[in-house]
Amino acid sequence: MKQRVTIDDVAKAAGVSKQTVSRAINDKGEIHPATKARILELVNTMGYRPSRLAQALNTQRTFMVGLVLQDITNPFFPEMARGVQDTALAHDYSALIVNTDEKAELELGLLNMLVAQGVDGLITFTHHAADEELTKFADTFRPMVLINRLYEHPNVNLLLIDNKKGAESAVDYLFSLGHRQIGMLSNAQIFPGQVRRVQGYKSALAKHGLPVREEYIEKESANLAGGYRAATSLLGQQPELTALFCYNDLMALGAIRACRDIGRRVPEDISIIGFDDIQLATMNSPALTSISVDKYELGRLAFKRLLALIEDPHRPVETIHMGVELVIRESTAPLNQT
Amino acid sequence: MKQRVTIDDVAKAAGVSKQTVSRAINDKGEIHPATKARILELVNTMGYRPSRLAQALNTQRTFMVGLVLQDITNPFFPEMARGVQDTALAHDYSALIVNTDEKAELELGLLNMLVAQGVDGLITFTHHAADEELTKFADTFRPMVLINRLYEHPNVNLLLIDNKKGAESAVDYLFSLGHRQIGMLSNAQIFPGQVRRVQGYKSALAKHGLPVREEYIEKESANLAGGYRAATSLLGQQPELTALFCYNDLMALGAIRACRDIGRRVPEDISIIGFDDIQLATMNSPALTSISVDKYELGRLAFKRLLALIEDPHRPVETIHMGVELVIRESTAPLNQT
DNA sequence: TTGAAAGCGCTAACAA
DNA sequence: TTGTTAGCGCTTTCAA
Repeated sequence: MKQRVTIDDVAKAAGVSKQTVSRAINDKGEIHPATKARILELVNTMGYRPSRLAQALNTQRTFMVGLVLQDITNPFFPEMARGVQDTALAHDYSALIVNTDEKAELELGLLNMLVAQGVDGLITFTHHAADEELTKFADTFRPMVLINRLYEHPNVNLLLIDNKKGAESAVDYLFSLGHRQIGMLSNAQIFPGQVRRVQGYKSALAKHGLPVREEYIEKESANLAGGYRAATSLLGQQPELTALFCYNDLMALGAIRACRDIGRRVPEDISIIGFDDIQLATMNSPALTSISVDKYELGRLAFKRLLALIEDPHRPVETIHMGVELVIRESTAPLNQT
Repeated sequence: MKQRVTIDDVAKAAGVSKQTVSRAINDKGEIHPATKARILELVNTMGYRPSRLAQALNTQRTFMVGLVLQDITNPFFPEMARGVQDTALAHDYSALIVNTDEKAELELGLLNMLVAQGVDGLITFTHHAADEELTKFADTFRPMVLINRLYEHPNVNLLLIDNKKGAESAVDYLFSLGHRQIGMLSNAQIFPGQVRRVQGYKSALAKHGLPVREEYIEKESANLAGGYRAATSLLGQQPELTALFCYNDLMALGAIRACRDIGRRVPEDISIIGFDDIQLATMNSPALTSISVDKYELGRLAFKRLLALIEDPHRPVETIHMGVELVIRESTAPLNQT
């Protein structure tokens, strides 16, 4: 069985005090170069690794950040998580990833668990906890980056995806293709008024002088199966629709499959557009037209921002916006005039 | 700014020693029910949460396990990670997920980082570190569950997917459909002799009296783009192939897309079969025939096994096998006799 | 340039 | 049933 080698072991072996060893490994304080070299040598041969636990207990820094995600199963999140992780690792941090499974009850518990675990900061991408609960939490925990959620708190840094703009450009594009009956598959898990992708959809319709009809919006879980169900049901009730804007790519992919099963060709009979631009959308047949979000960059930015906040607790929070971009592929086509 | 409430604060407030508080929160040792109730009450109102850090330093238990994955971007891994996490959470553990990006150099470093972080155990699903390095590591760190890799060490518990059997049943099925020219898209990142999915492919061919031809095996990265490239290249050189068995679903999906782009219809002109049965494979057009692995269960089992090892350090390691199952969908069809 | 003492927040062992 | 004393492995004083 392994017996951890501690700083004392190294100190004894080097014939110095553990304080000196500490100085050597942390590059801190005055220390004779020769002594330092000798100690570093020993550290290597003995395979000594300082216990982060013990360090953390002193410094109150664990070099861990928490990453709270709503659904690690949606490829959007792993891509973003890599952005966080890679950046974190490059700064000698590690990330504790947890999944809320879109359950509000879990969210606060998980947050508190991460705090108990001693994380130095938190990145969250969820929208289930109520604002008041979040506030109660944020009041006692400072460095926190909230992604893709409108919320205000002096301790919470915002990182917002341009959802509304993205939704608008999706609808604009469909409109330019000649589509006039445009439906939307939305996310049932979010409080309706808060979905900026729906707001963008509505405002774009209005801008083009098209009526905004609630019966054109179908709400479901924002995943493959949800998209499948939503499309089946919506197209069953509103067969006149010639285009569908979907809350995310997973829903769009599910919708495309549903169309195939009910005999509607994509894009000949109906155009479908997603949001997120996950990798898989590229390889689908037809390849998915989508609103692209740079997920890796999103993760990178979130960590960078969090790190700044951790390193300087007095730095004020700010709101960062992340642009999006329409990527045209095969699932959209000009309106078929027949 | 928040000032952590410590056990001393609670003890003072309750007018007892911190030891008593410790007893109350940990349900350990004799304690008067009334005292306990009073303390617990205080714990609640004061919002006290024991520092896992401090606890860990004493007990040498962090209640964290490390989960080392090769590519969090492949949907296989998030699904499995959820199995690990959910189970871990249910046992009051949390999981530190890290991604090796299939880089051998990173793997050992990450492993050591997790150890420094104080994880109680390790679950790894990678195959890049050399056996000797792994051994050197395993010699000093005990509770470890290795998934899907053949390796022997008294400290390492194995959890093996029935790759060979799965590959065989894939080829058997293609054979039963009448296919005789069956190619394979394999994983270039693994040392060739070690790929049991290839071994199964070969042995099944041999069983049916078909020749095993190395030029029918194309090696590439085991992802969408790799599958796309591999299929394009293989079918370009060996146009007589009527079926493709792929290392995983991602490659299969890429291959299907490649077929579409070179004008080969799936499954009319060519049958394609994957491995893993990721969710997305269901919604693809055509839906993918695949060898199904219960990923969530795999994660659950891995954690359960690790926990047993953590709780009883003297428990001997064992090798667990995980079955697979052929799931027939739309990407395979009887050989087209023309 | 180095070392000794104290303490981070908690639990284990023993004593009362 | 409760409190006291140590100590986990490190860093932070402060003194030498």
